[in-house]
Amino acid sequence: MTIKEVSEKYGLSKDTLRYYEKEGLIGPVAKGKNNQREYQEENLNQIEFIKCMRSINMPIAKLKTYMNLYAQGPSTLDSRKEILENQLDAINIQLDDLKKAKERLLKKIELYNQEKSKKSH
Amino acid sequence: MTIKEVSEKYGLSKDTLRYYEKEGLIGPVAKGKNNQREYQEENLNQIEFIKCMRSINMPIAKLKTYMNLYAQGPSTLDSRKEILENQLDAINIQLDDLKKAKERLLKKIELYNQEKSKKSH
DNA sequence: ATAACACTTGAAGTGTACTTTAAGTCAAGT
DNA sequence: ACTTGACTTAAAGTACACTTCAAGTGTTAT
Repeated sequence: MTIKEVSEKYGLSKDTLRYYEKEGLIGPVAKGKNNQREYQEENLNQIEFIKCMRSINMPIAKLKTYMNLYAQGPSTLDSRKEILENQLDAINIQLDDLKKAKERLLKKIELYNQEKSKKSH
Repeated sequence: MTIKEVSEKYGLSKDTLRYYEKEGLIGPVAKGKNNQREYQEENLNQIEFIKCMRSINMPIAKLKTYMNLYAQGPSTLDSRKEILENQLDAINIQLDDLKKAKERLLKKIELYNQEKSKKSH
């Protein structure tokens, strides 16, 4: 797959894909005849994982650490698991914040609706 | 309440409090004899709301818009409600992303555990 | 009274995550 | 032959949300 195809498939700009590779989040991606990137299955899996983790604001630096460990093979299983578990904690905190904020907004919107119905009567 | 007390109460640095005020997210806060800030009840309510919204990454610019409308009085009720409703949509998207990521991490961690138990047998 | 400390201001600096630019290579279309 | 378009690189630029700095004023403790 070319960078353009990957870009379109995952909704990441070509620049972002090259940036992720340079930072070591993916790749290195194999280059074809014209020195152009040819993304392989494994690259795509990594990209999907990264996209998912970035959607919840896992920092680039942590993903980088994780991917470096991954590249180092099975001896790093424990460290990798630890990173994932930490990330899970972060997710639970975020879920909590979101639920609190949602509650608050729903109440506030309810109040606005009451204000309005008052006016119209 | 002094800026120091507010800072400690809400876990926001004094600089951040002044920054929020400068950006128009709160205040203007009344100044006492020594040109020092004296936070009032309303300021505290605003700070709490802002803290909650910032915890879920509502952008400063949107909060600013919202707070400006608020300061303009009841004629802006509809616009304010719209902002809150948009923010609610954003929250639901984030909740979705988080749940997906959580699922994925739980599965991945499970796999790591399986790898480990394989090794130990 | 003279440090030590808390505050004030505006402006410059920082970290994160991209994004854009500049300068170049390569292949296809007219 | 030549332009158009997609790609390559490294480096500089941008946006956001603070954070730190520099320079100054005022209050409190010894």
